[in-house]
Amino acid sequence: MSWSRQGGRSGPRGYHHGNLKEALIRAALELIAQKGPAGFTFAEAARWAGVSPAAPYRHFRDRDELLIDVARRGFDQFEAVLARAWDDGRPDAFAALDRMGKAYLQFARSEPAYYSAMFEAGIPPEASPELRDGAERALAVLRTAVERLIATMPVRDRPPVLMMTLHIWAVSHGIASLFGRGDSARRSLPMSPEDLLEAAVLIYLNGLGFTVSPTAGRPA
Amino acid sequence: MSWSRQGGRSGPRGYHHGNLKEALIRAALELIAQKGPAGFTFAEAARWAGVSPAAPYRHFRDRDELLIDVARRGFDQFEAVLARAWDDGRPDAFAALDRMGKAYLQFARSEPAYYSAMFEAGIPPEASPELRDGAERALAVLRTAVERLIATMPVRDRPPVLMMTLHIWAVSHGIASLFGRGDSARRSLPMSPEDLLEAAVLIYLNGLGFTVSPTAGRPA
DNA sequence: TGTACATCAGTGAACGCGCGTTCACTGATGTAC
DNA sequence: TGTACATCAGTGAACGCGCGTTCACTGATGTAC
Repeated sequence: MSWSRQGGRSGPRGYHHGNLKEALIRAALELIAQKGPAGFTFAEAARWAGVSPAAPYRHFRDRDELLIDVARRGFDQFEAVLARAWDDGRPDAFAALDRMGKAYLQFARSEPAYYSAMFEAGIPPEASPELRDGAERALAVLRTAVERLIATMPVRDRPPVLMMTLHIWAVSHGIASLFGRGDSARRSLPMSPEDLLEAAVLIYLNGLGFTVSPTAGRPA
Repeated sequence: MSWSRQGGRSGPRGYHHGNLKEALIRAALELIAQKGPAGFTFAEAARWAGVSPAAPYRHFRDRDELLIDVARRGFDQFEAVLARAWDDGRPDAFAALDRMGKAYLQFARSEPAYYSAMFEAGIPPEASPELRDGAERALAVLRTAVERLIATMPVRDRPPVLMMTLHIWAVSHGIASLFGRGDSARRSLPMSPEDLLEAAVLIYLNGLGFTVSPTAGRPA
């Protein structure tokens, strides 16, 4: 299938595409998913969108600018997905954090192209302010959750928020990268990535002195 | 600088390179370190080695075969580095595991090209039996360490070896990927990747019920 | 020790290909009056 | 409501480039006798 001339219902069909910018983004996502962030070219994205190779230059300065835009959109969606899973900590912070972990892995699996662009394409966060902001906002969702968890502890036992945030992020990213997607998922594991992450976080929280309520799920 | 015709002391200098295979590997490492696994081409590796573009075909069927060989060598070195850090668990398993964590991060940092080829180039482990074996052997070093740690626990409290191995691997890889190298290391962190990893592992071990001896270092 | 010869590891020219990028252009759209 | 015109968003042809790969070749090396 091709995304050409699909600028919404009854979009214009003639000389003008009508929604080329979006179509190029979609093409890039498809190509990145197939061949990785490096295996996508401006020319091929144009072909996918059913447009001449010069057309993309009306919307992006170059290939990099398109990639950065993909990564930025990825962080936006990532933030939304995490925030939805967190659901303001309902019914309790432990259950909500657990849900967020699953959402993290699910995002990496179902949106490999976004995930690649965000974390594996080698785009520095300084590439654009919007990109940096997007990444910050996504991380902030996790940090908020961690703050809420920490708030349940006696003051003198509380770990540093940022350290704990980075720990949870790192183990989530590690599991997603190593076991969560495509080929790597083929590794024979004793448990699903979701269970692996859940167990890791429970053990980690236990190690910090949290008493995890039973609604947070059971470690495998 | 160029690696051409450096086949050891007083290598042959004329028509034959003498050590082209090694020179191509070195060129690939240099190029991968500079531009990522995708930004390395057969032709450029040949140029680096001071040789015609057709020459590499005497040693590798194609670009992929070279990349796979780089990844395989990477796992071999990785195994050696981890095993050396582990040092058969001396003076005790906790201190040795801690050392291994630092060695893990150090490897990712000092050998970014190997690390990329091993984990980020998208080479499936089935690409070659040697590659698969190399990866297995590297992981086995970590598993052995974990087994030794677990053996210090009362039988009824012991966690599954493989689960614990994968947890430690995942958090190490997560920290290395997100914070350990090049650009990503620029993120402003409250602590070094080494300290971050050490703290994570200590908290995790604590969560499993380990009583960590003071020689294993202090969490930050 | 010398010679003939097989094998090995390179050369260098050539090819087709797809990419990135530019250019003058043109069809479509929207707006002022 | 109609018309003139500016602007926008495409076209398509062209370019130079580097890559991957093949090919007949040749210089260097090693070995049998």
